[in-house]
Amino acid sequence: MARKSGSSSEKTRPLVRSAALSLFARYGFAAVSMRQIAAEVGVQAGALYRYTPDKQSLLFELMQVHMEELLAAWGEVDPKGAPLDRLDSFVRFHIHHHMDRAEAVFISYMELRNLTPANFAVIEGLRAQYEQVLEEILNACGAAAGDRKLTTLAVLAMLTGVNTWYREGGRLDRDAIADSYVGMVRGLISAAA
Amino acid sequence: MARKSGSSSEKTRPLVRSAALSLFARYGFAAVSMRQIAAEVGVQAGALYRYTPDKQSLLFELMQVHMEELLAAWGEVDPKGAPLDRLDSFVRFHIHHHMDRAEAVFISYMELRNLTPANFAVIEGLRAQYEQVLEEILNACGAAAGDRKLTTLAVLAMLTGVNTWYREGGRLDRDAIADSYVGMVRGLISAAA
DNA sequence: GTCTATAGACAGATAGAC
DNA sequence: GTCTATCTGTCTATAGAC
Repeated sequence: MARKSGSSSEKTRPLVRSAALSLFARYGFAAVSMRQIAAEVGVQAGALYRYTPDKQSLLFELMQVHMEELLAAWGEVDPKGAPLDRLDSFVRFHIHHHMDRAEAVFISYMELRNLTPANFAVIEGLRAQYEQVLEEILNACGAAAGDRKLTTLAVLAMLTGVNTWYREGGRLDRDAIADSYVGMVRGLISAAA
Repeated sequence: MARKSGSSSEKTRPLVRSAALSLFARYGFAAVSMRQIAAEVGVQAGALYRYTPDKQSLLFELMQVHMEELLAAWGEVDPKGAPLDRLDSFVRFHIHHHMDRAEAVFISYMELRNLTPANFAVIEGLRAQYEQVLEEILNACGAAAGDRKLTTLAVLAMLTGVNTWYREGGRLDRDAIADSYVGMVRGLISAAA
């Protein structure tokens, strides 16, 4: 069963994925052509169809892998202890994980409308699962008598918003940013109306 | 100076703007063709060029008008009183104003990368002005000894995030949502680290 | 597995008739 | 002010050589 280890296929496939990732993030799915992706990989456009049935599948797989990795990564980090500790851990996890995957995060928020309805439903389901993770933590925290769903969405928007301005080497380092957000989230949930 | 009041130009121009607004919001700038816009307006594609020099200008003007209206609208609503009252007013203003202009808000966040560099600079300047409005309010509030810029961005991301899920006729009405956010923002800034 | 070549559709923008 | 017609270029995806 040994596969030929030097086979070009195993080298090209990840190049296609990463070229699509960075080009879609920079210019948008609709504005990027298969020829641009091919040029970034270093092949001709026709060769891409060895690795994806079409452009849509390329987008969908990037988003699906991103969302599944996100859920799996939290599963490994979740301290499963006291609710307020879990909340702090979630905030730090979300910020660091998203900082490390800026392109995939950007695509997953910006390109939802370019998914076919069937593909959209899959991604939306994964997104709902992730929201559910935070909602359950907030329930366990017994946050003030506010609307839990609203609080969940407010916190997630606030945390994900970091990606719109964070750049490596900026004024604040990653840990200092995460610390600040831990504090803000604590204040927010203690007042959630 | 009387202009011919029934002139078709004065009817078509706003139709072009609103057709572009809703189509760009739904499918994205790059995915919408001039022919689609023309069909929505009820003219042929060539006629659009009476109202815009090109597709790029159509996008830019929508975003520019949106940002200038946003700044002007706050200028009219700003109570200019006690800092904490101004903060509450800002939160309510932002949420209601954004709820009423979902398409323009969506475009202004999603299509930044489709602006030419010169146009992008203009929109970014307007956006920075709006951030400055909130930052000054937070300074006046003397929010806890945290990083003010960080707090500003966190609050804005949280407030604008409402647009990703709010739909008219949903479970919570507009005022109830705004009330909740006023409470969450108050908690957040009292803890901002 | 990658190439060249191409099909068939559609893009933005312009010219000139009415 | 809108039309029809068209220029010129691009797109996704496929076929078949190597």
